[in-house]
Amino acid sequence: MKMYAICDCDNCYCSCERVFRPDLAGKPVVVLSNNDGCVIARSREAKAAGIPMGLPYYQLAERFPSLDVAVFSSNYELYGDITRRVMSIIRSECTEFYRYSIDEAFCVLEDMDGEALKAWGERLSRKILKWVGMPVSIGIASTKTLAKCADYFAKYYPGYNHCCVIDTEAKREKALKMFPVKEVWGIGRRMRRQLEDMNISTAWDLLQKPQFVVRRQFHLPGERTWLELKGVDCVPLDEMHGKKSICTSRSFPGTVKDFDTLKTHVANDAAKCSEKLRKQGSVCNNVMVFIDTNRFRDDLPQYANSTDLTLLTPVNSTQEVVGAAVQCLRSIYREGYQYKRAGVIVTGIQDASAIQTDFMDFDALRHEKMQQITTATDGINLSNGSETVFLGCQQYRQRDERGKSIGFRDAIKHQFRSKSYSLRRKEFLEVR
DNA sequence: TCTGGGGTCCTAGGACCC
DNA sequence: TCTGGGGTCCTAGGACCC
Repeated sequence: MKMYAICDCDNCYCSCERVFRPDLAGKPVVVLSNNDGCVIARSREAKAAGIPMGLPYYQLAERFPSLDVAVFSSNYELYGDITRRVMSIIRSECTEFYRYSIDEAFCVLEDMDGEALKAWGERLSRKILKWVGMPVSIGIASTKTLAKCADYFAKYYPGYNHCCVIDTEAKREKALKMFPVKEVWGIGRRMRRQLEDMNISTAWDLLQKPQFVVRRQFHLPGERTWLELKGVDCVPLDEMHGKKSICTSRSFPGTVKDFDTLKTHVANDAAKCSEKLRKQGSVCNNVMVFIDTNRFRDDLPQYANSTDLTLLTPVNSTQEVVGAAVQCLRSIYREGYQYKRAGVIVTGIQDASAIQTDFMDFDALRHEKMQQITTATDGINLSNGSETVFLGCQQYRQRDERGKSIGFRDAIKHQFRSKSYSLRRKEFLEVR
C-alpha cells in the first residue's frame, strides 16, 4: 500500500539558531522578520509563554517584561543551509521525495507495514537530529492530509517519539475525533468561521456532513480536503521543477518619499528575482512591480499601485530585469506619499534552454552581451561573496536633508543577526 | 519610532466570439 | 416593444499554505 510521510522541522528557524547555540536549549527563542519588525518564529517555550505569532518586536518587552527570551534577526542564509542538509538526508531515505517548503517534505513509502513505517520514521528523525541538530517530526498516513494530521500528534505528544502513523481505520477514526477541525491542512480562517457556525469542531464532525453539502459550501478545495480525510488520495504531489512566479519584496526601515531611493529598492528586488531565475535555470517574459504606503498609518494618505511589462524576448539578466522593473516603477510612482513597501514579481517563466532567439531581432546581439556580463558577474559573486559586483542603481545612498548623496548605507535592519556559521569562512565557529 | 515574505490554486465576472 | 444563448479566454481577487 502507498503511504505518505510528511517530515517537518520543529519550529524551524528557532531550531536553526539553536544548532550553534546549545546553551539556548529549553529557553524561549524568537526570530524576527526583516528590519526586526515582528515575531515570525517561536520556540516551544516561547509559544508556551504566550508570545503570539506576528507580535511587533517593540511590544515584546512591554508585554513580556520578565521573560528571558533570546531574540534573533532572521538569517535566511543560515536557515537555507541547515534545511538543505536536512532535506538531503530525507531524500536519501526514500524513493519519491517532494520538498513542500523550506522546512517540510513529503515522501512516498511503499510496501511497508505499520511497524516498519513507525521504525522508519523514528530512525530518520533520530538521524537528522544527530547529523544536523534539527528536531524533526514525522506523520505517516495514506493521504497527505491525514499525514499532516498524524504529524500534529507526533509534534505535540512526546510519547510518539517524533513519529505517528495512521494506518488502520480504527486509528483514523480515533485521531480525527481528537483533531480540531481548524488544524486540518487546507482549512483556513474563512472556512474555520463557517465551520464554527455549523457547530463543527473536530475533523470527524466534518466527515459526518454529506459530500454534496461540503462541495456546495466549500467548493473544490473543501471537497478535496473532505475526501482526503476519508482516506481518498486526491491532492497531487506537484512535481514541478521550477516555480511559476518568483517574487521579491521588502518593507523599508522607515519610509521612502523620493523616487531615487524607491528605485534603489526596486532595482535590488528585481536583481534578486533575476538571480533566482538563473538559479533555477529559467527566464521570464513578464515583470511586475508594486508599491505600497504604510497601511497601519491611517493618518497618512494611502496609495498602492502595480503595473507590469511583458517582454518580447524572455530574459534573466540582471540588467534587463532591473531595466523593466524601473520602467514599471516610473509609471506608477506618485510624489507626495510615504512609501513603506515595494516588490517585484516575475512570471511567464520558461526553461532558459528552450528559448529561441529570433535572428531578425535587433536585440539579439544585446541579449547575448547581457548573458556574457551576467555569467561573468555571477562567477565573481560566487567566488567572492554574493554582493561583490552589482549595478550602480542597486547601491543605497545615504543622503543629507537636501537629498544630496553623502555615502552608502545598509538596506535593512538586522540588529540581532546570528553568524552564518556554516557558510562563511570568517563566521565559522571557533573552538578553543 | 517600530506591524513579514513567498508561493499556488480556484472562482467569479467581464470581454469577446459566433 | 423587442433586445438569445453558449462557449472560451483572461484577469483580479480571495483563500489557502509555509
